[in-house]
Amino acid sequence: MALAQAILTSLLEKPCTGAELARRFDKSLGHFWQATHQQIYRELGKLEQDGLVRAHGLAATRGQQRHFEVLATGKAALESWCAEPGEPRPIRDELLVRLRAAAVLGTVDVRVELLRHQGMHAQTLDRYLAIEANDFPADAQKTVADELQFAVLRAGIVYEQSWLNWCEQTLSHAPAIQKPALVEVWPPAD
Amino acid sequence: MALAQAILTSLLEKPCTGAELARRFDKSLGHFWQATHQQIYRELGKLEQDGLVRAHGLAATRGQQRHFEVLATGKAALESWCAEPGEPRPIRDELLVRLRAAAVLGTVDVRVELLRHQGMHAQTLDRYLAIEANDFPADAQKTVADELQFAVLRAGIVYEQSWLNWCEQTLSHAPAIQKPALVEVWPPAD
DNA sequence: TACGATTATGCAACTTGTTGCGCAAAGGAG
DNA sequence: CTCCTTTGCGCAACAAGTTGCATAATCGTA
Repeated sequence: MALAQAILTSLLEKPCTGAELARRFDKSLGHFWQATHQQIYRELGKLEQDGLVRAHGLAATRGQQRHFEVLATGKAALESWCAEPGEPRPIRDELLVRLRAAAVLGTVDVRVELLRHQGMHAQTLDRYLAIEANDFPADAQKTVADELQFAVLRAGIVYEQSWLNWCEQTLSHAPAIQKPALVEVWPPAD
Repeated sequence: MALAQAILTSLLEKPCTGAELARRFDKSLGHFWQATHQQIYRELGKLEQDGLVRAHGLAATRGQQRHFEVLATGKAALESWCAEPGEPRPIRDELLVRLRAAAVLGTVDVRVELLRHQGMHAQTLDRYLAIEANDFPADAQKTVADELQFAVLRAGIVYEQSWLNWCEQTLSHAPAIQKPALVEVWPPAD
């Protein structure tokens, strides 16, 4: 639901084509809101229909670049959405379902997967920390806009840190979780 | 994608009807994996078609209770899925899009929304902590299964704590974020 | 010029999750 | 018994996200 607003925000910063948007999403915005190019093109189509953005090169043929720009109505819509209340997303990580299943089954070693996740979260955290060091040095003066963008980055940082923390803690607290030497005999459930 | 596995897990613990499953999801499993009753019924249908679960009272008429039970193939499928590697979910919170938009717009006060989220995360954290105090007292002996279930709960706890932390930090670091006294004149974007 | 790779755009089909509604059985109140 | 509410089950439609493929321009190169 926030894809349209993310696109509007990005287009407000700088009007561009759909492909350029997709590329920008892969970089900055994509850290916390991913979108494929198909999603973006579809959403751009809706936004255009709703009169929130305008295509500059309005070629209806394929393969032709279409340059998009936010209209005043689009900016107003973004402003009004921005002030709306919203619900925070609960955790919804497959890994937790796997742990729950492993608890019931009792025959699966989850430590390998925990180590994998630990590594992935560490890698993502490093990426975020590199961005922080690069774009938000501690001694720099920050405008209000900088402060807000930094807050978004910090959300990513604390998110990854907390997962990392949890992985370590879980690995150390649960060293006994392992597959038994012999797999149990096929259980006749029916 | 993990809904089928979550259902299998819950059914393995105790066979039951779809409605009972939905109720259980609202309690334990629902803390980290939500599902409406429609999702659950649809998924149960697929699982039955695939021969992973069996309906006890196989009444095809509406309004009739159908009691579900995991078959051996279902347990095997769950075991094999459980050992598969998976990707961690990146953050994807609308609030971050709002902050990003606010940074670009410069006319929206985000502190109210930050306070709201702070309150909601605090509330969820309290729920989790109550469960911890109730089900996982520090001095109790834990089996491997207990340890795993506790790990799942701790994931929820650190998740909420990190958001809470971030809210506080953001609110204190960015006290200057506010709507200007006068809204700027309508900008002619076209 | 012709050919192939790249870039930009888009369609179609599918999965997952959400919302709103409808229908049937069960059980209590009048 | 009849009416009404609750409970269990399910359909239909939609929104959001993913995957695979198709088509048109563009550009370098043989």
